[in-house]
Amino acid sequence: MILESHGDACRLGYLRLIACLLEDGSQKSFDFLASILYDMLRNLELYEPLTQKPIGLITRYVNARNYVTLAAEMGFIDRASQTIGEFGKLYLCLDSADKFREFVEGKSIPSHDDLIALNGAERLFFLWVLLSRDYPMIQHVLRWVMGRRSFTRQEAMNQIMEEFYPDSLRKVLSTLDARRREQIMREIEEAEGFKEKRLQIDDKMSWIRSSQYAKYRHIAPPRLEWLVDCGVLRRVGRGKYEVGENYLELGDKVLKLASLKPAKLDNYFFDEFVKLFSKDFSTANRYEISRTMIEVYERMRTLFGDEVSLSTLEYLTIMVLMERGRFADLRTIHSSFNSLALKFPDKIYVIPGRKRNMNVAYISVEEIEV
DNA sequence: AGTACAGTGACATCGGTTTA
DNA sequence: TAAACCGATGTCACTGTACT
Repeated sequence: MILESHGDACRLGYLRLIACLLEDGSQKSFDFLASILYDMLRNLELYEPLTQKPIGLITRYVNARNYVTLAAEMGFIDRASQTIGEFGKLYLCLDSADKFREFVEGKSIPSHDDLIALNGAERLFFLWVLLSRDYPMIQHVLRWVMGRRSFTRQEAMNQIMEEFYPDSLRKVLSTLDARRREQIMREIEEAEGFKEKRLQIDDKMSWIRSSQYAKYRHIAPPRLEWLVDCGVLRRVGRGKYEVGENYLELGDKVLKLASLKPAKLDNYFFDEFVKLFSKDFSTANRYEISRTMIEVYERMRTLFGDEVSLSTLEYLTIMVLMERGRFADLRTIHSSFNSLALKFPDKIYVIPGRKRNMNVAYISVEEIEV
């Protein structure tokens, strides 16, 4: 679960830049990263003044820093080594990363819209990241918004902070180290009294000024905005949200998605859930699948070294095909890999990985002619 | 069709903790 | 043990909305 969030850090798109900034494998302190990020963005206004500003833009060094923290929480940065994190690497395997890579290398300047908006594949990618990294908070939120369909920010804040927050904290307690656990236990105790405390304050103004409300604002609203970026929610006027039409249609499937434990998530997401979006794409043929898979493998190999997980390779292949307007389901992709492996048994194969249930794919890219 | 004000978004700071 | 860092709130000006 994402324990550290900030009211400012609600545009997921910026994380893409952070991934690109760390692509060379360098180690960068959070402050240093924030400075680079801020410097890159501060001059953009000169090229393209914005008329309508979305919330959460980086305008100061301090909120650039808040985004770096978010990147760490989202697995785009590995805290311990201060280098690129797992999800950052995964993002860099997508075609969509090119635009931001070029920006980082000084070869092009993106528009503000490019920096903020996510394309179709990225929306799914980030939804997956969210579900993986923010369990079980975002699952709670997702189920609730699907049930409500339309709601105000206030309702959501109270619901999230007074029901989901303490419950989620309790669920993640066992995954924390001793020091952190102590801290969170106190937090749970406090959170259980949130509702009562809020109701005790009858004057609205002093509620808004209370430190409890300050806390609400840093924890709940960003999650709603993340869902806006992923296309699940839409903002309708000040402080109001609605579930987007296509997510309304998906109803039960979204509820199912939001009910899964992390261990079950990946398979359902890529096997069943992404399929629901396939109608916007043309079907990929075998050749396209194989070419794409090998291409993705090469990218992964650069970032992950020898340990290229087969299932991750397959997931990313789906994503990259989608970026190219094509679709293939997990089963088809898996069988494509298998038939390649049969055709080139000494150049493509699978070995057991170090982690349990992980298979490592090996493809001798130079020698393969598909 | 004003107007008050709750609610919002941008922006800032503080106090504890780690590091050199 | 001072500096750097970092996480956790704190705060203030404005503005959309719900009232007259």
